[in-house]
This record gives sequence, C-alpha cells and structure tokens, in this order.
Amino acid sequence: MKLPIENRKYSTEITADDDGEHVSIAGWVHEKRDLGGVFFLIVRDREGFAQVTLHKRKVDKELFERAKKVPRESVVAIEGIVKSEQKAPNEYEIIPERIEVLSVASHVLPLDTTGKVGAELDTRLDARFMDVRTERTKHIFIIRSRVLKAIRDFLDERGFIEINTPKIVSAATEGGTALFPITYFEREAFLNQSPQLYKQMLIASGLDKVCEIAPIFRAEEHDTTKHLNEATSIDVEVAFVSNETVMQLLEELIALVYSMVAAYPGLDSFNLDFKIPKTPFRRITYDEAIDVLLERGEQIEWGEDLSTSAEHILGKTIGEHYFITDWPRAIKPFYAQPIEGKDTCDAFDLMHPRLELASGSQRVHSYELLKANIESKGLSADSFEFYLNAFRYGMPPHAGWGLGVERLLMSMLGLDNVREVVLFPRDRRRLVP
RNA sequence: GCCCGGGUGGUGUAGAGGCCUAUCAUUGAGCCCUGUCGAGGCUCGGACUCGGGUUCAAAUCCCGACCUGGGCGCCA
Repeated sequence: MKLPIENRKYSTEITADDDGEHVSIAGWVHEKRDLGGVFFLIVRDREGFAQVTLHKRKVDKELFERAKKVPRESVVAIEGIVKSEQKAPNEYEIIPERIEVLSVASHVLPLDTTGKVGAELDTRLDARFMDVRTERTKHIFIIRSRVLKAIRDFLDERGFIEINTPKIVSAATEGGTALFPITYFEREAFLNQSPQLYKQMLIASGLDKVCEIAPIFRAEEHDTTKHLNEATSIDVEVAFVSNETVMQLLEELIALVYSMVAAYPGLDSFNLDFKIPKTPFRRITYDEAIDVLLERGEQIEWGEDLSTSAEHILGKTIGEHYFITDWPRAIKPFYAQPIEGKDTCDAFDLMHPRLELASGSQRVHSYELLKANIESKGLSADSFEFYLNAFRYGMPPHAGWGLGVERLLMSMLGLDNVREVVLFPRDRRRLVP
C-alpha cells in the first residue's frame, strides 16, 4: 500500500510560480515562530526548508493550536496550498489544510539542529542521527556520496573492473600494522588491513585493471585526528603499466574530485578557500625530501620514515599536493619494485600539505624476487603461498595504489578531525553507535 | 604507549577557596504580540562526572577512577 505522502514534494521543488497549487510536503519541524496572530512552522526536508504559515483568524482553530504544540524535530506531513509571498524565505509559503504528525519528537533535544549553539564532536557522534540533520554535517555526507560516485565513474570510464575481496583473512598479511583478530569457526582469522595481496592476485587473473572501494581495518591504538580503526580505501591495480602511469591516474582523479566538489552548492558551509589542485602534481624524491628537511633543521636520517613534523615541514614548504618517490626499500613493503643498483624502490606517497593521502608503487612481478623480498623482511614465504602462487603462472608487470577516502575528504573540506567524515567512526574508544 | 589539557542544566559556556540557594546564550514550560527568517518582550523550570581527602568553609586545592580534547609515537 502506498502512503498518501509518497507524492510529496521536496521543499526545493516548489516555487512561487506554483501559487495556488495544492501540494504536500513532509519533513522535520525545524523551527517554530509564534507571532501571536500568525504562526510559522519551518519544515525541513533533505533538500531545504519550507515555511508553513498559519493565520489565527483564517485557519481552523484546532489546526492552529495543534500546529503550535508540535515539538521541534517531530516528523510532519503537510497538505496545503502554495502561496507566492515576497516576505517568505523562498518567496513562497504553504497555507496548510492538513497537518499530520507522523512522529512526535521527545525533548529536550540532544543537539541543536539550527546551528545557533554548537556541540562538540563527541556529543555530535553520540547523537549522529541528529547531527546529520544539521546543514554542515548533511553536506559532508552528500559530498562523500558524490565523491565516491565520481571516483567510480572515473575508473569505470577508464576500463576498470570493480572487485570485492575478502575482509576476513588468514594470518598472512603484508605486515606493518596490527590486525584485529577474530574467531573464524575453530580457527583464528583477522580483519583485512588492505586488499593489497588480493588485488595483485587478480592481476594474474587477466582482469587487467581492477579497483575496489571497501573498508580496511587497523588495530593500531592510535589516538589522533587523522587515524581510524575502520577506514575506507580506494584501491587500484593496473597491469602492463609503470609507476608513473598510475601516479598520473591518481592526480587526475584528485583533480577531478576537487572540480566536481567545487561546483557543489553546499560548499559554503565549510568557509573554505577552495582551490582545485593543478596537475601534474610536483614530484620530489625521498632524497630531495630529506635534503629539504635537513635544511629546515629537522632531525632525520636517510632511511627513516617521515615523522608528523617532517610531513608538516614539507607540506608548508611545497604548499600543494605532491608526490614523494623513490623511497628506501627498508621502509616500504616487500611488493614494491626495487630500483636496480640502489637501496630504493619504485614506491610513491601522495601527500596533501597536511597529511598523507595515498601510497602506491610499481610491484614486483617476479616470483623469485618477491619470495626473496618476503624472506628478507623476516616473513615466512610459506604463509604467503596463496599469494605467491599467483606469480608462478604468468603475472604481468603491474602498478597500483591505495587512497584513503576519509583523508581525501578531510583534507579537501579543511576539517580538523577525520571522524567528521565518517557517519559512525570506529576509533580507539568508540564502538557505539 | 608517552606527554600536556579538560569534565558545570539537554547543548555551548562563565566562575579558579567564602561574594555561588552558580553566569550568559540556546533549548523546555507558560504568557503577550498579525510577517517572522538566529523574531522580540516577560515569567518559570533545569547543572558543578563519581569516590576519597585537605579545610571553619570546596564547582574551585590534593589523590584515585571513569569519560574526554590536543600533541607525539605507532600507522595509512
């Protein structure tokens, strides 16, 4: 059975030109303004606001009294006549014939949805369903949705095949990070830290260009504004190409996302100096990065990973997106292709001035070399057999990267905390809601 | 894991030994008001995280627990 409100219009689908039309709208009671003889009910839906106006003398007394009593944030359906009105916010208002309260909101509210009084992130996350009713937060998640769609379209247009790899994995992983152990029937298993090994195995499948947008899990007990224990990674792996090709793909993708978001009207909520990054992004080698850092007085030795302060110094010096290439082998995973005759490998990080966004590399595609690399990292080749096997029966040269969705959004929207861009973030302390 | 902060009505805050039966805003209840758009005016309601301690006196100082913000580390 269809509900009578299913033919409702969004507040933005109605204009002053609809003067005299009979319409129905539905949404949340955003605000009430009682001026005595006239009463305004501001109804909010996903797209915007509609003003419902009740004149004490012209409207049914019972309706008038009932409208005044509806608690804020209750869900209502309104049927009425559109009236063109210069004094109304959208130059139209609705003179109601029927007001139906579909769900009464309790009070007092856990948050203010009008933006008059702020709330701390922790309070907002506890009442996330209501936080998303506020304009700025709503825009974050609409932008997130559009960004993901734009990325899928971008990759689809370039011939990528979207894959789904397991999130429950056996003990063998690429190392580096702590994993969440889980019970898998009578065995121990883990939540996957990245789809890396699987997407590489699919290069051997002949799918050629694969991508995946999926959650990744890290059990690190970090407690920062840029780390999550459950994050979303965009992973790409491409056969028969070099490092440089996938770097170009990545910078084009970033630029496209920015230009798409630049056109989004809700961007005003973020009070940003929004600039679309210019491609190609600057590329500096790890060696050059070290030189810059030493020049600026940073304590760092060749071979070390970049500390937070090192990232900040480089970000400040360069001031825009950039790549760091040619990393020391020792600090990159076993699957990064070594550069012959050097201690470095064909790996890169994509940096935003504030933080790292993505990392990738040319991959080792020789079975022997890969096996040797795994062993030289102190890992057991046996436990990687499922992965190594894919390299024994025809594995093309390939390259790829992984990009953190949350970090991309956070850096693009100038947000201070990565949790802002996750509906229900999982961090060291938070498991609920 | 280390180092600093902070927990005051539903929300956001002021108060830093006695002036606190605790400030302000917003929210809530009620009243007035016929064009609001952060409406306005008036009345009322609502809080010192918990447990110990110091003191004549604790929201305020000390200890512990819990929660929480930031920086760093780990990590992406």
